[in-house]
Amino acid sequence: MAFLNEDIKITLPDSSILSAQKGNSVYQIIGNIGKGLQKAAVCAKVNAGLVDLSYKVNTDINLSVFTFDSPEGKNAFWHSASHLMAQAVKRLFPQAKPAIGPATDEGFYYDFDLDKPFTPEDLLKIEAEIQKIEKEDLEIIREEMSRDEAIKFFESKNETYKVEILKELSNGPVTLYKQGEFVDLCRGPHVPGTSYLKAVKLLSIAGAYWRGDEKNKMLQRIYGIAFPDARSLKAHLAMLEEAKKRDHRKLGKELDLFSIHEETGAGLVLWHPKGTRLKNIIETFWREEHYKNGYEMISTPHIGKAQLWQTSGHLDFYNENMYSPMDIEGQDYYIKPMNCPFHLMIFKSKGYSYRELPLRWAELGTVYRYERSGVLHGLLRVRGFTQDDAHLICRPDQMPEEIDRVLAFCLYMLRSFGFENFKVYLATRPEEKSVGEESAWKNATRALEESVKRAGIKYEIDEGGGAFYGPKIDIKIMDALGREWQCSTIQFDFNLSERFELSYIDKDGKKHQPYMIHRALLGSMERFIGVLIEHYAGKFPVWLAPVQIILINVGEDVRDYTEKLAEKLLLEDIRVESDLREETIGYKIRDAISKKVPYIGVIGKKESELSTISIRKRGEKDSTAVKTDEFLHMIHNEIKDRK
RNA sequence: GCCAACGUAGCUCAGUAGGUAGAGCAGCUCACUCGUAAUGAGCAGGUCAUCGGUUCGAUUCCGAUCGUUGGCUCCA
Repeated sequence: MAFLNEDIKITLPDSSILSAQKGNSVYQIIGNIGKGLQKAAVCAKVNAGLVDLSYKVNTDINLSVFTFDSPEGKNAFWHSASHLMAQAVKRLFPQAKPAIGPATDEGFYYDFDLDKPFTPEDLLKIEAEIQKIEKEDLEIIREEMSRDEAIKFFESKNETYKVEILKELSNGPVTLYKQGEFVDLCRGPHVPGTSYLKAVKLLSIAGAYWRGDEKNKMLQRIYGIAFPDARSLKAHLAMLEEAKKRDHRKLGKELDLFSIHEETGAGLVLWHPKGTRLKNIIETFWREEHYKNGYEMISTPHIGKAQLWQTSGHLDFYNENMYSPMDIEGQDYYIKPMNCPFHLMIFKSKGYSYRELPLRWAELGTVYRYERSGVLHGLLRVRGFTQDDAHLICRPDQMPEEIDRVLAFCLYMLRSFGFENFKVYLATRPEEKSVGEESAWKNATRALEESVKRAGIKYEIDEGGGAFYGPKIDIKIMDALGREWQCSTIQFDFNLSERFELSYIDKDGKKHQPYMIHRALLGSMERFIGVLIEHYAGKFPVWLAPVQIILINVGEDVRDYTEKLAEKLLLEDIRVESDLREETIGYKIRDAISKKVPYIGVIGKKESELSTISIRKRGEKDSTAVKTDEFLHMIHNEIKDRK
């Protein structure tokens, strides 16, 4: 087709080309692609920039359209929902000063400065007002003005937070978005009108410091979620309800794994027999794998003299996380927040040749750290925890290989426990409180980054997120609600080696300083098990299940036989329990199902005569009779394959 | 630590406009002896988180403390 003079070329993502009239809006152009897409479109990308659907096109462009189903679409949609909520809040609480209100990965929030706190009832009122504004079908209009004009505008409305943000921008044009009487400073893009936001739900109220700094005023934040239709919202809320059922705190109680008591202390975990089983299984696996990977185990005390922590720098740099010292015969001792100083003392207890490096020393070391009361969270954030710690001490030339090895080992461990989705971060030098030469930080950070690249895994940079003693690679895994928890960490350290004056004798017969890496693969047993419970929703694979099979007898006749069978399985290293109570089969089955054991074995007359077990697999309704020896063979294989 | 909400039996939750509390499940006892998600009946269980204040009287109202939850800040 010949292009008219006034026509422009629109190139779509699949390289197909569409012609459009100069000055058409993106919305109009999408109409030529398809009416369905036009209806579903939320925002678009013109060349490299995100734009509103109202954007007028005057030259040839590349165009991508985003619906709610894309991350870009969700972002624009939720951001628009946050504006809508702010408008509703302003209508109901004119004295509320809006601060910021972005979209997040799972919804949106808006922060307000308001003297009187929002109540749950207020949320309902705000939701009602949101619905009203949605029905008003206000057009959302983008406007440009100079920064100074915008400052004047927001000053006139006494919106001081907006003014503060504007004053930090360089003096150029800024964009405002207007819907009815409500105007917000915003880069956009947004949906075309309030009627797009059909299903908005406000979820919670929380305090949040202005600009995330605890020195600033605490504002009131309202979290919400929004969808294009009520059905999706309903499905999302149902999903949140489901996620609650996986909560490790709930399952920990139900499965009798652990408890935390006000009387014993917040953030201090008591492991019950079944929880301890689980922990021991993990620890045994962990030890075996460490020996296979060239590690040695060491063991160190829970407390150490002040001098040690002075030398290590913890008293200077980590003090706020350490508990007060205890006096022992006039000397201060501290309970350990980390294991490293002890490990280094073992290194220092004799001389090492370059031939003996690298050293890989591991310890399941229990540490205690002061965590502020507000941050404690079940097993995921506690005050006393056992790290699966290790320190690698090596020659500089061995460092790249050591990082590669430990990274591969780490991924192997996580995958062994069924984790495939994790996020990898490269954390760089913190702005405040850190030690070491800038060049050393640079080199170490590069070494870590290169290793991650060699491993071919995706990662993000966590700017300033490093430890005070060096940069690190952090691997985070998700809980049931999608919150990320840091488990694995591989940390470079050029501080301790120097502070403890570590050395080895190199080929040249002279002393040299070794390099050192701290690493934890699972992170801590507490956090790891917490996430593991949520990951499996309490349905642990056979190799991890604290109880692998519950035997249920049918009637008194086979009681003794069932007991003997349980003994046999026990001697075959099967974690077996038998339920010999004088209850109905239905009752005992139901009870066993609620314990989420992988296998339920029913033993009646038939089974006792044929040496079989009627096996009911977790999640299945039917059972199959299996010869006892066959069952043993099968379950042993499953355990071996870590299924 | 900060903001908000909450704390009633082992668990899940009712309840009391201020007059010391109830249900289901779990537990115990008895009967039933049973084939794959709850057999029936009975009994027992609580200083209503703790400590103060107001009141003739507080589990209920107020305050403090401890703890929990959702966030913020901080972190394995």
